[in-house]
Amino acid sequence: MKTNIATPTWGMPIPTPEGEFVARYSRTGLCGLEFPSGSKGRKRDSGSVRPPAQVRRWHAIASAALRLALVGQPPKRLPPLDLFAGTEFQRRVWRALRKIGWGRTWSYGQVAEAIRKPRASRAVGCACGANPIPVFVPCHRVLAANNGLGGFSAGLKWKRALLECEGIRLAG
DNA sequence: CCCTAGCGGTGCT
DNA sequence: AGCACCGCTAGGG
Repeated sequence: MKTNIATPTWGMPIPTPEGEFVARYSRTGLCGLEFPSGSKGRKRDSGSVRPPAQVRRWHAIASAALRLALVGQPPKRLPPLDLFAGTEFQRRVWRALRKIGWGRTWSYGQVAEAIRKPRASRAVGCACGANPIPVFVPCHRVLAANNGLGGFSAGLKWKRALLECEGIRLAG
């Protein structure tokens, strides 16, 4: 069951060589990361008030971390992650994802085992798809069991790119 | 390669 | 309550 209520968020752009990401912040931390939208994304709130100092600090950390990740280096620091939006199951999956080390991969089934729901691999895939903070919550490190790539909500192109950043080579 | 059955969570009626 | 999705998996042609 979903527990939390909608909280106001700030959306702030992160320009990168790969395009402009958008980070979203709640009052407890980074709560979302959006990939560059093909059509000149303007999802950030351009007209709204200046975010509080703490949000700006988090954003500086997140921006640096993302840019590092995109050039193949593990981020040194992350802002606090607000992963509260989601069901109990999804939160368990997202927490497990954060234990997958840089440059490593698990299968959906292994994630299912890690959260002690060994037969829920398919549901794990759905929870990965609902991950609000891709890259930092590394759902891209989860692959299908038979050397398959699995899916990726932002498109498999991005999944491949992120894996390549980490030096992960895919079978076939 | 293909197909099938079984699976668990989620979001609709 | 029921039902139709799914970023899955194992097993069998």
